[in-house]
Amino acid sequence: MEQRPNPYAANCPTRLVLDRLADKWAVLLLGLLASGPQRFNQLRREVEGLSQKMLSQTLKGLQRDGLIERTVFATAPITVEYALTPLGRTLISPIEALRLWAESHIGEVVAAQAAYDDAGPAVPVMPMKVQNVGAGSPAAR
Amino acid sequence: MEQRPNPYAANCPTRLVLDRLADKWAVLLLGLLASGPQRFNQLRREVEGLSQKMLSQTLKGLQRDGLIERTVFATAPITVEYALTPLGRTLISPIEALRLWAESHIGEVVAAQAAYDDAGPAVPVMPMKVQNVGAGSPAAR
DNA sequence: CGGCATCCAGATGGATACTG
DNA sequence: CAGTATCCATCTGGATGCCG
Repeated sequence: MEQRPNPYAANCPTRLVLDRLADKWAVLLLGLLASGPQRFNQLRREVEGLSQKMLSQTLKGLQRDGLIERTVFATAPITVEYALTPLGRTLISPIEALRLWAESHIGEVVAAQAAYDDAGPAVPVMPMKVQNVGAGSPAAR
Repeated sequence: MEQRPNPYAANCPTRLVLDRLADKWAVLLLGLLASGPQRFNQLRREVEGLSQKMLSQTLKGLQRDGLIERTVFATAPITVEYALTPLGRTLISPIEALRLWAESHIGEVVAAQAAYDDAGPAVPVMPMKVQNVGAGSPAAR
């Protein structure tokens, strides 16, 4: 069997967890819940661009992973609260680190993107007249 | 204008960076490059399940963000090396933190998933006979 | 070796409507 | 309020083939 000592194998547990965290909504929601329990539509309003479907789906996934907890209150119009579990709370530290990095380096990233996009479109050195020579497919189709 | 003080707005720069990091291949590649420069097909072989297309695409994205650097060597069969930039190197710390979390808590996550999947299918407390009562739409659709 | 272009199946996710 | 379900457009990403 191709047992490799490398942690980048598909079967590596780290990969599995990383895949889950590779979900922008999940990370954002965990960050929000770090400051206290929140209700469904409360979260929905807070995270701009998050559809009801994705919210529901993401919350279910996080709950399945044991990172958040769902509590139902039998109030008049039913109330549901989502909160971090003890396990989920251990994740806020790494996530905060990520957010801090993003906040302090966003400028450099944007600058790099601008430089890349500027040099990208045209040929870097010696443009030469690139007329529409080459694969001249007239009837573009 | 609906200017909100909340960092969860779509226009928030943090969101933009988080979105980029919300890419499992990107995180894995950064982790690999943390231990030194690597060549294209070398990375391809190391990350199981990563197709050529995604590798190329992800590397280009990381390069655009100024996190990695692409160097071409005019050797016989051309050689290309990818390495972290100084900016990229500042990211390995938060990423390592994430990986450490994953490695130390994977067990709890898997256990939570198993518990969830076990309790999910059936009704948790007091199953009661849930015959096919309810919205009985005979001619389904 | 290190890519890019094309094709296309399947996953993603928004909009909408309806339930408890 | 807190969802679930369906429809459907779009995007993702793998497979393949070709080029420098």
